[in-house]
Formats: sequence, C-alpha cells, structure tokens
Amino acid sequence: MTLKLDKVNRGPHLSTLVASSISREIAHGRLNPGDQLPTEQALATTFGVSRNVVREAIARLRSEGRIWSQQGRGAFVANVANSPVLTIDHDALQQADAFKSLFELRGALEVKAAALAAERRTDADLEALKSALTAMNTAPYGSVAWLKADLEFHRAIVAATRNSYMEQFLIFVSERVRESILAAGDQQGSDDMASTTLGEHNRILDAITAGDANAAQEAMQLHLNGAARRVGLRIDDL
Amino acid sequence: MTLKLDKVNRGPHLSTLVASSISREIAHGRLNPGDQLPTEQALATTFGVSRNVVREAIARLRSEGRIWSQQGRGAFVANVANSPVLTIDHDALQQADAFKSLFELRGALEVKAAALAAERRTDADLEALKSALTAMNTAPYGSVAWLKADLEFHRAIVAATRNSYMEQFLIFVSERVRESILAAGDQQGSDDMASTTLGEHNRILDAITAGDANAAQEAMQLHLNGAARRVGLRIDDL
DNA sequence: AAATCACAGTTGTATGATAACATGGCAACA
DNA sequence: TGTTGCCATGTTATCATACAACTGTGATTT
Repeated sequence: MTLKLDKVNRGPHLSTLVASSISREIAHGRLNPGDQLPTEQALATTFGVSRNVVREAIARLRSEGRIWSQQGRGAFVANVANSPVLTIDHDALQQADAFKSLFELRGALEVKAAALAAERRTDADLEALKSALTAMNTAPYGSVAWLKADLEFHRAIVAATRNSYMEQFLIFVSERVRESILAAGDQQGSDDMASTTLGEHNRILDAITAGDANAAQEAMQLHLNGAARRVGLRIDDL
Repeated sequence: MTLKLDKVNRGPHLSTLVASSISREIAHGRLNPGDQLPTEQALATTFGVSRNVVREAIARLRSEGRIWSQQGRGAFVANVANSPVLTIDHDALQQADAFKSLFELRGALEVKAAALAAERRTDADLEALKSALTAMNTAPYGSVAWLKADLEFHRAIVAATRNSYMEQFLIFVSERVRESILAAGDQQGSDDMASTTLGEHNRILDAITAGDANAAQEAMQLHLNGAARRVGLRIDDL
C-alpha cells in the first residue's frame, strides 16, 4: 500500500485509480483472502484523497466481488473464485502472449459453437448466416461494413447454438479480441485475403447447413487458423 | 425511473439498490444507449437517498461499463457490448435449461483445456494431477475432501494449458456450475459412482501423461458426460 | 461467573461547500 | 455579418464534516 497519487493526474477518476491500486495489492498477493483492509480513513490519507473517493472505489470492488464489508467491522478481501463477475484487464492484453491466449480461448468457444450450430440451426439461422455472407461479399475488404458483416456472421453462428451463456461469453471474448486487434493498429488487407476469408466462411456455412457437426468444427478451426495468420500470430497447434 | 426505495430495507447497501434499479431501466429498454441519465441530484431525490449514495452506484455502473460520465456534462448509457465485465445472474441459473447451457459451456472449455494440457504439461503438472487423484482416492465419495481434490484435479489440468485466460474463464464457469449443483441440494453418491469417476479421471491423466491431445479430449468428454448423468442431466450430443 | 453497560472504533448515510468543466447567451469588436 | 471573449448557469468531481448504526472490548454490576 505504498502508491501515491498526484493531483496532476487528469484522466480516470480518482476512485478508479484507488480501486485498481487495491486490486493490484490483491492480485500481487500483498493482500490475501480474508485479510482486513485498512480503514476507509486510513486509505483516504495514504492515497491523499477524501474518504468519499475511497468509498466509491470500495463500492466498485465490492460489486466485482473482490471484497466484502460489514458495518462496524471493516472491509475484507473476498475469495476470488466467488466473484460473480469476470473482468479482463485491457492493459495486460497488450502483451503478445496474452493476446495469443485470449485468441486461443475464443477458438475453443467458437469451434464448439460451430458444432452445436450445425446440430441445432433452424432455417431462420441459415437465412441470417446467408445474408451476413452476401453483405460481406459486397463490402470492400476491411471496411466498416465488412467488419460488421463478419461480426454478424459469427454472432449468427453462436445464436444458432441456442445457448445464451455460450453466446454471452463468446461475444464478450470476441469483443476483447477485436479491441486488441484494432488497438494494435494497421491491418492492411489484400484482395487475396478477402477471397480466402470468404471461402472459409462459405465452407462453415455449408457444413452448418448440412448439419454436419464435425465438418463445421473443422471448417471453423481452419478459419480461425487463417485469421490468426492474417493477424500475425503463429499457430502451432491443431 | 419510477422506483422508490424504503429506508426499511436493511440488507444490501443503498448504492447497490440504486445501481440495480438503473441497471434494470437499461435492461428493460427504458434507458437506451446514448441516453443521458438524470442528474445526480435528481436521482438522489427521486430515490430518496443522498447524492453520495448515487455516486457510489454510478461508480459501480461505470466500472461495469454500463454507463460513462463526463465532468460538466452528465452521465450517459453506454454500449453494452463494450462492457469489459461479465456477470452471471444467479437467479436465472435456477432454471434447468440455463444450467444445461452453462454445463455445456464448461464442457467446451474443459475439453479444449484437456487437449492443450496434453500438449504442454510439464512434469510438475503431472505431479499435481497425480497427487490430486490420490487425494480423491483416499477421501470418501462426496466428502469435502473429495470435492476439494476433484476441483484441484480440474484446476491442475487448466493450469497446464499455460493459458491464464482459459484458466480464469474455466474456473469462473466451474464455480457457477458448482454453486448451482450445491444449491439444487441433495446429491447422494454410491461407491459405484466413486469408482467410475476415479476411472474417468485416471483415463484423462493417462492421456495427458502420454501427451495425446486427442485421447485427452475424448477422455474428458466422456468424464463430463458421466458427470452430467450423475447430476441428472440427459446428454444427447457427443 | 455471568450478564450488563459504557465506550471507542468502523462503516453507512446525509449535507453543504468548492473546484473543474461544458454550454449557451450576450456584448464588444472587426 | 460574423467572430471573439466573457459571464452565468448547470453538471460532475472532490472535499470536509457530522451523525446514525453497528461491532467488539473491557469494566462494572449483579
């Protein structure tokens, strides 16, 4: 609990800074589950902010399940596993292997989603997939319209799984992946990439239409491998 | 924005109630992305609390990515998809198909984790897996020690993937699954179940030891199917 | 010895004040 | 006309203080 804050800092709210400082203490093991936090007053003085700000930070951490507090006693570090909330630290994602890990996680979900979609898709699902594909066909590679159609295609697949949690998680992870790619900057695509991407999508659609779970799974895996290559990842595993 | 709060409510913090009230407004579409929230003062008077409490609620919603605020202008409803936080509603999980969906999601992650573990496991990982298995062997079926060892076995597998996001997600989902099973109440196990469970675990360990990703994947899938049956789920798919 | 009470410490909430920032109106000026 | 600069107003961000509710402890009383 050594960090000091400058008033100069004009960016995130002070409560955000305090919250992430405490979060870091927990993550780094300097505060362990069950430990009692310093009093709000003590935190306020050590961070050089008002008790009010500390309370906003604590409210945030409490909502994330990282700590719990009881009136008259104090605040305590909670058991992380019990947290009903999942967060991803955007800063940590800048590192290459973190990105690769997240990409891998998305792959696991997306491959399974493709298989489930092949088994459960309705005609309406197929229509949605087809329209997304034609939209991607007409839009120039890398354009906003293209990206939106691409997202829509993958969203339609996971929607066809009839599994809302799968949908929620996959969209969540995909968003984080997309953010990282955009943050990393310039993607320049050739027409070559466009046609191979479209081909991969077509193969996925065919498999899902045929109701062939295995084929859908493999087609999706191929597509993800291709996407990884296009983003600059080297893929060693299946 | 019509809800009123009683002072009588002695339970969660007022800020929690305010936050979930606003959340509900957003979820029900009475507040749409881009809309401006009432001022903090107005919220304070309509909810009958101090502005301080409103600010703690807003801090929470902001950390969840549901709203964003700018000094001098106001607070606005954010685009939900951009939220860097994932939550699971515990109440919704009580429904059977919701539980099945979550179980399915866990399966997707766990199967992939087993495959990756087979490829990347170190000797230390194998040691951890073995000790978890022996611990499960000595503990009576269904006892706390047994459950802890079971959790430890699965945790060791995902740790062997060297993918921290996979670990984070899988532990998160597994915890929610475990909570639901415990909440559903009485599980009574026979010695029969114990031995089959142990056998399934053994097969997984063998495959991971051999470094055979495919075998690990299949063994894990079998184990999950078995677990589903033991919990009372009917499994139709592979 | 056990129950009760007083008290200090802590969190929960309320209130008022000030600083920082955004916006629109208005006057002065070119 | 149109542009600039200033000012008033409204909002969030933060600070400071006070009080209520609750907890734990130790002294006091029974």
